[in-house]
Amino acid sequence: MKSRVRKRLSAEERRAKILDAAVSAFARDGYESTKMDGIAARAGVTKPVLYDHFASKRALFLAVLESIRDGLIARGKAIARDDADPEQKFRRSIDAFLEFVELAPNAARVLLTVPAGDPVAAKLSREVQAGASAGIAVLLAELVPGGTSSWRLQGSTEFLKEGLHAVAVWWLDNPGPTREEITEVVLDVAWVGLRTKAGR
Amino acid sequence: MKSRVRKRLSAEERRAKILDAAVSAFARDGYESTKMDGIAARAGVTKPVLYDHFASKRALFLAVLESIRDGLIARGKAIARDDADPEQKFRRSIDAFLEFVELAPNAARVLLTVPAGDPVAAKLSREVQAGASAGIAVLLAELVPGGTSSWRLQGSTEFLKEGLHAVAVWWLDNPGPTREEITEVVLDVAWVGLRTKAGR
DNA sequence: GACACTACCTACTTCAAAGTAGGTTAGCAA
DNA sequence: TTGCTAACCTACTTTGAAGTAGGTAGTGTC
Repeated sequence: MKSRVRKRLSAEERRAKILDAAVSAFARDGYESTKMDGIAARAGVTKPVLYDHFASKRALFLAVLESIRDGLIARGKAIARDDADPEQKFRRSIDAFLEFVELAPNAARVLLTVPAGDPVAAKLSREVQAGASAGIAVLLAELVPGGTSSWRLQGSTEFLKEGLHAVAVWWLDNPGPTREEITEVVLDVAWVGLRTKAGR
Repeated sequence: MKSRVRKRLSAEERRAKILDAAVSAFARDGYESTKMDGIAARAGVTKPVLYDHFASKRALFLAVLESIRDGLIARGKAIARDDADPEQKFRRSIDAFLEFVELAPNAARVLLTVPAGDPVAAKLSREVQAGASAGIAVLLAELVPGGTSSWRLQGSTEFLKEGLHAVAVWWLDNPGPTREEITEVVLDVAWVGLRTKAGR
C-alpha cells in the first residue's frame, strides 16, 4: 500500500490550496455543515495539516472571508469614480456586484450566506458584508432625505441590500439570464418602481 | 430538598407551553444554537418531557413552523379580498405582513431566519416562507410581463420578498418607527422607485 | 551523504448536545 | 384505600465533529 506518491508542497502553496478548498466547501454546504475533514479531503491532505495552517475552523473561515473581501476591495475601486448621472451610478454599482457574483460564484455564496450557528463567525460575515455594501448606503444617502443615520435611510438600505443579495443567490441557482438582464430586473423594481407598470 | 412543588399539567397544556418556549428560544438563538435543554428549562420541565411530546428537535421545529403558518393563513384571508387599485393592494399586503411582525415578533423571527445547518429544517422553513409570500408573487404577476414562470417574475419576487424580510428584521432590531412609516419606506423604494428621488 | 527542517500522517482525546432507559409520583376513578 | 395511567424525573448512552499528540519521511543545505 505504499503506491501513493506523496506530493509535498511549500507552505504557501498548501495554504492556498486549503483556502481554495475551503471556499468551495463553505459555498456548497454553509459554515455549520462544512466539516474540517471534508475541507482536508478536498485539499488533498488530512485534518492536522489544516491546523498547521489555521488555528481553528473559525480562523479558517475568517481567512476565507478576508480573501473575499480583498478581492472585493480591488474590484470596488473601479466603481468609485464619480458619475454625474445617479442612474448610471446606480446601474454600475449593481452591475459591478453582479459581475463579482458571476466571476467568483463560490466566493459570492460564502459572502452572502451568514452562518447561523456560530455567533462569532456570523459577526465576521456581517462585517465583510457591511463593507461590501457600504457603497449602496452612500449612493442612497444622496437620494433619501433625513441624514445619514435616519431610519429611512437604514431601512431603504437594508431593503436594497438584501433584495440584491437574494436576486444574486437566485441567479446562482438559476443561471439562465445574463448579467445585463438581472441588472435590468433590479433596476426595474428599485429604480423605476413598480408603480409605472400598473396602468397608472 | 423536597420543597419544590411539582405542577402537573395536562398533555395539551404542557405541549402548548413547550411550543411557546420553543418559539422564544428559536427566535432568540436560531435553530442551530438552541439547545433542547434550554427549551425544556424555559418550559419548566426536563428534556425527556420534550421527547414525550415531540419525536426530535426537528419535529419540534416543524410543529413551531406549523403553528406560525396557521396563524399566517388566518391573517392572510383578510388580505385576499380583491381591490381594484393595485397600489392599495400592494400597500395592504405589505402592511398586513408588518402587522404580523409587530404582533408576533418571535414568530416572525423564526419564520424569517432559515436554519443554515440542518438541510431538512431549512427546507421546511423555506416551504412555510414560500406559502407566506405566495401573495407577493400573485401580486407581481399582474405587473411583470412574461408569464408566471418567467425569470423576470421570479427575480423580482425574490428581490421584493427578501427585501421586505430584511426590513422586517431590521425593524425588529430597531423598533423606533411605526408600522405605517416602515410601510412607507418599502413603498417608496419598490413602488414609487428611487428614480423619482433623483432630480429627474 | 548526512543533517535539519517541516510538511504530512495515523490514531487518539475531548466535548457538547441529541436522544433514551427505566424508575417515581401526581391525580383520577372505583 | 387501592390501583392504574401517564406526566415527570435522574442518570445514562450515543454520536459526530473539533482539535491534538507524537511520529514519519520528503527536500533543500552543507
